Amino acid sequence: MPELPEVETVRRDLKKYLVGARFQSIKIIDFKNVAPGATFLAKILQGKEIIDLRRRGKLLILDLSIPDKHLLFHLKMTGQLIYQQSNKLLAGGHSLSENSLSEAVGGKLPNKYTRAIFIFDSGGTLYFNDLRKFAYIKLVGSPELKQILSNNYGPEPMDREFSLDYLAKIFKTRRAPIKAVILNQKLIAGLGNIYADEALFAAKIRPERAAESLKKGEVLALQQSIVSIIKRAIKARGTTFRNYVDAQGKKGSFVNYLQVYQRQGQACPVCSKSIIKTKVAGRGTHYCPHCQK
DNA sequence: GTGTTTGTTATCAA
DNA sequence: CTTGATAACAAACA
Repeated sequence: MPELPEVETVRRDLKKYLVGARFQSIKIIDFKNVAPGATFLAKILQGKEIIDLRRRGKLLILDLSIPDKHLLFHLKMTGQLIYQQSNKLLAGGHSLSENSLSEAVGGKLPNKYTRAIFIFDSGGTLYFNDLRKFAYIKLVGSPELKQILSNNYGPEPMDREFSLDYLAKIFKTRRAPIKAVILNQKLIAGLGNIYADEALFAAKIRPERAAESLKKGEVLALQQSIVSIIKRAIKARGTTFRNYVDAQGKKGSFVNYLQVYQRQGQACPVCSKSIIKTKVAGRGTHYCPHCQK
């Protein structure tokens, strides 16, 4: 599941290949979540240049050489953005073998889940794959982008704003489970199910606890846990549990560091008691009943 | 056929 | 207005 660390990994990868690239042709295949429509989008992008790639929460933002226009990509649950040079050589001079790509994405590109293909004047190709068809592509103007960002996204875990005081403030008045609160993108941008469970484990807090019930020390522990887990996950290039791959079609390695997510029935890495799985905020939720209070 | 997977939004209730 | 709970969406898999 692409959460903040996964989208950030893809952004950093694509930035190396796509800044300065010019759209040559765009093919939209079996993809309904395209605004303002496949034909119009293809027409408007042709010949335009990518100026920069940004990220907000789990949203990837491409700034274009069209004044005040931006192309948004949301991967939702199973979206992948995979870039290939035509000569199969990556920027660093390392070749991406057919084997490593096959292993990561289950075959050559495009595949049956390829929903859109962007071909650049450099000869590079960007494949947008999405098994579940939840992902979207949206072309927006600057005012609309500004509104989307301010209405739907709270502080990023790496922001100065993401402080003990801020968390204490948003937790104090909320009776919802702490897990639901930290998953709310309007309050904290970028956490999803995996990192929410991992952060609560690191902070020794049970996911179903009412947010308002957290003590000051627990709020601090959670703030620090979120920041450190997000940083470590970015270093590991994200978590590939099922579907996620980076822009080279390769897996992220943070799956090796997961302490509780999808480890129900296994021993807690701290106390060796069994990890349990429940449902909180409508989501599969994993925790150690001994370590987390 | 059933339940499960999750990011986001719609809908409804309070 | 806010908050919170729940379903819905999509496709695949065990």
